[in-house]
Amino acid sequence: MASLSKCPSSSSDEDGELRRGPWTLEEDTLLIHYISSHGEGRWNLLAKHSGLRRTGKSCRLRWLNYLKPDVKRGNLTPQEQLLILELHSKWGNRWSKIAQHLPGRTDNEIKNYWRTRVQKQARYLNIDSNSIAFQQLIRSFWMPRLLQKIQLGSSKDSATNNQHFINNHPQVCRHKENVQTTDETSQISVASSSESMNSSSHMPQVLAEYPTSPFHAMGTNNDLNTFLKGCYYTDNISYDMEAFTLESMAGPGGLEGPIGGCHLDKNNWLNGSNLGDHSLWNMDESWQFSQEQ
DNA sequence: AACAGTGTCAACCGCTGCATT
DNA sequence: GAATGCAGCGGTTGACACTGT
Repeated sequence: MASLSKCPSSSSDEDGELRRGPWTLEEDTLLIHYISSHGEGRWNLLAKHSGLRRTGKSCRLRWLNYLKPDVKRGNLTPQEQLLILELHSKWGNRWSKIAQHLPGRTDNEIKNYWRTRVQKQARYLNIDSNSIAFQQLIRSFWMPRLLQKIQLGSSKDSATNNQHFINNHPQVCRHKENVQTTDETSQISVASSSESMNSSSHMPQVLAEYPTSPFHAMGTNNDLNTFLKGCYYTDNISYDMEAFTLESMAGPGGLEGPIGGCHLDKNNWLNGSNLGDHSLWNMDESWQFSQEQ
């Protein structure tokens, strides 16, 4: 809801100038009532006649991003995150287009998610978030991880949400379906915590769809497991996205190609700027990495 | 408890494309 | 075809919340 404590433009209340900054409860109410009786659209007209001292733009934004009844609040589900990653790889920063495929989610929200979660990882890995290398990382590591989360979630829940998602996004959920089937030839293990590190999940379709995936160059399952253990870190409640380390990928049996061209400052692999600030490594992984040096 | 650093997200800004005149 | 106004989009900012020291 709108913050009532802050009112940066209160001085303009008296002089009739346009208000800016956070919306008040009164403004929200006014906007909702106006739209409920006049409908959406014609925002400049709305701004003039509603009594709000806001621009039409501001009214539109407030309605679409916050007040509209079907706007979903709360964290993005793994399904939604997966879809965002999938669609962004297709369309790039076409946030509104992506948002059209996530009912209840706004372009602003998706954009914020991308910038705060995804780009953060790209920055940490010193990769351009729009680069092919980073897209490859997303497809090879992050998306399988989300698929696993979806799988785990569906086994816990009644799976109604997942079924809804599958019905609406069959192209993405081809991955999920295959995750749930066994394919011995392309089994991989993806783990996020020390506990789940030992559990297997399968996503052959992901591999099939992404023939350039580094998994294809990985060889045996044992290699994969070792590799993946080095790439995942202890799950963090705050971030659904995965962190992966280029060093571990570029190590023995690791990534070749464009990703290998990216690098972190190896001299800083254990200093605060790379580790403490981001908490991407747990002790075991740090140790493992140190052994590889 | 206080402070600093970091993350999140609502809101603003500038630009573009489209419709209308 | 040019001018104008509007809606919408994507990038950016800033305030607040949260976390660590």
